Amino acid sequence: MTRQLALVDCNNFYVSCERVFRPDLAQVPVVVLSNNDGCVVSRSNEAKALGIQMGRPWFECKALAEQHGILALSSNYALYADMSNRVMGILAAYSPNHEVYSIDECFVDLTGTPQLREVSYAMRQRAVQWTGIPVCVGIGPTKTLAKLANHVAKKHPRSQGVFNYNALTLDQKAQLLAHIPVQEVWGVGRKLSKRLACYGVHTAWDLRQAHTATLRAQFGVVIEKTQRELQELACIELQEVSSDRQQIICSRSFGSAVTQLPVLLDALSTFVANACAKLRAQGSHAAMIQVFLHTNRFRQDQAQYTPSLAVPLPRPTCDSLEVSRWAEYLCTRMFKDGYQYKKAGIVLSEISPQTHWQGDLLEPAVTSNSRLMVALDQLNLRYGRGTVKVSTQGAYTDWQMRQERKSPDYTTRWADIPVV
DNA sequence: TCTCCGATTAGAC
DNA sequence: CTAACGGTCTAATCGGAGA
Repeated sequence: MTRQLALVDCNNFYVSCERVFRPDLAQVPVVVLSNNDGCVVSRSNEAKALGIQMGRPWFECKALAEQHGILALSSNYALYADMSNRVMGILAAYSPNHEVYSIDECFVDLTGTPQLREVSYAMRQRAVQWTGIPVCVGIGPTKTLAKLANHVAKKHPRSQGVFNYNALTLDQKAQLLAHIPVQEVWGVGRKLSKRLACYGVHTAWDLRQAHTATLRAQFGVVIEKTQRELQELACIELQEVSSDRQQIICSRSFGSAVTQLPVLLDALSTFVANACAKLRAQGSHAAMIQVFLHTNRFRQDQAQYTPSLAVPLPRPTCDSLEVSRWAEYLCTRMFKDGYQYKKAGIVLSEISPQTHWQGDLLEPAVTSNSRLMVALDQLNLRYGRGTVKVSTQGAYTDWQMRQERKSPDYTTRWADIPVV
């Protein structure tokens, strides 16, 4: 029996989240910007139609935006994460075998579901009715083909938001694949599609039919898997339990350039607090910490300095205060006067479960003060992030990101609940 | 020549 | 008024160092 694997993908997700609480924006061209109000990361259909490009720096779109009355919003991740959880909860009910693939996508294995068509439409209907978020459903025998089917469902209004690749005849499949540029295939990005074009591979069909050994030799194992997936041989399994992070990064571009060391240290203490909270949330500790600084790479008129320094820790830790001291030390060592710093961050790596650690033959065992961190996490969970701070954490405002048009946290802050 | 490891590349979203 | 270009994560591959 062929597998009926559905990929459910939310339409213009961030914009859709904003519109749930702003029905007046339903027909308005809207975009959502990345952190620091930098680039366009989500567009309504109206904004797409006006030619606003995904990933474009917002200042480059401003003229067009003013001309057409396009509304730009800062991103509100608390809202998007909460709305995502609601949608995922609904989808999970349709199959015990599902994978939350990203904030707005979920694979749902519907193999063996009677009346697949009706169920798919019902799933769509329920998502939009219960959360206000419209979704599309693509079904195929492999993840790659389910993705492709979803692309078709989104693009062709006739599909009514559901498209099943498995229901096609061989001829129809060939026709369909031949009309899809190879760039649209999951796993084929800008660079690969350019190189593939040199070999005459332009469409999904070309990739499916390409000579496998040559493909493997020239482009590697990743694309061979993609080819086999297009040939309906599953190579990418459903990953139902999400595994622990192997690396945790927290970094930000600053709202304006920073020149003073104490301001950098303040930013880094904030990043450490976030990264370590994440680390503890997954029950891990890290044995390596790295700090990096960046001047503004787009300002070629300014002196550039991009230092980065890492230390292996004597023993793994998830203690914010301990990590903070290391971050401070590394930053202080790298800091040089006279540069305009635009970004900084920390990387925690060599991550392992807290239950598992290598003792030191020559040092006595040390028990870290985990009760303090447990208390800190509980207080921040209950009373909000940053209730208990690490070091100066956020005392300086110079570095904090621009967020000129952020919507309220409608679903995650009592004070932000709209009064009707 | 083989193995290991850090750095780089490419991709997703 | 002006300047303004995101953040996290993974897997594969490359290339140098050392055994």
